[in-house]
Amino acid sequence: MYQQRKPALDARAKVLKAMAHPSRLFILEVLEAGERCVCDLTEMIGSDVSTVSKHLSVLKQAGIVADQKRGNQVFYQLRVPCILNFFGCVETVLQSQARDHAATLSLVGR
Amino acid sequence: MYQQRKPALDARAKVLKAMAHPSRLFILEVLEAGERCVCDLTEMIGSDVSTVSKHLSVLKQAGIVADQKRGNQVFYQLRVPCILNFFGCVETVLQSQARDHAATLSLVGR
DNA sequence: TGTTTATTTGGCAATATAGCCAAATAAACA
DNA sequence: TGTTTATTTGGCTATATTGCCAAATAAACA
Repeated sequence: MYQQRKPALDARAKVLKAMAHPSRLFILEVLEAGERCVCDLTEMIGSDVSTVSKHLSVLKQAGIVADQKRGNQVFYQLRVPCILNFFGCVETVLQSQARDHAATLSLVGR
Repeated sequence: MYQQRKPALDARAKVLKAMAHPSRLFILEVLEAGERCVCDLTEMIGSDVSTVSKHLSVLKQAGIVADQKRGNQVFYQLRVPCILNFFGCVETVLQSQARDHAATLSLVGR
């Protein structure tokens, strides 16, 4: 049952895990508008360059972005643009949580 | 730039993180067909009950599943069914990786 | 009530992740 | 060539995650 699905689920989990970090989600949002060099992304995020570089390497390893060296710098681009439509559903989860939270608060308030 | 998006991205990352494990993805697939007790899921997965219970608690915490106690047992159900459509895009990523891998192999084979 | 069954929780060890600094690499340019 | 700029890698510490076992909790049932 599970053992049979395991390889496919491992692969999916790997992609989700690569996305599951706020800086990496931010990178994906920025790249949606077009490619960017590491220096741009670093400035936007405000972490150390080495940290941003490692985030990019995680996304690259997962096959979500591709890189291209031009001259001095390295440009990253989205390889899988649909990755961002993707969030309609995530937002549904978040909204239902917000709803529940509000309901809880109103109960507590009685 | 990033700081402004951070709260929303943190929330999204939390949901993705909760999903990013093969056993938890399996649970979501099973629950898509209907609610299940912890005992069923435990048998299907083949880990310790306590491990499965903790996976369920991660999914619950993220708002993806809900639980309901009936008599002796606890039934879990999907709260956000769209969570599984969600994977069309993930599969795209995985297929493009497979393609690249094949291309690499064919280059190596020359 | 005492026992069995289902589930959760605490605690622990192994492993993975995040983020920083410093050092290595590589291209551009004086 | 020597220097500056951009990026990656190694190394480290702090923190989080995973999965097991044992113990706690709770419902069912004899």
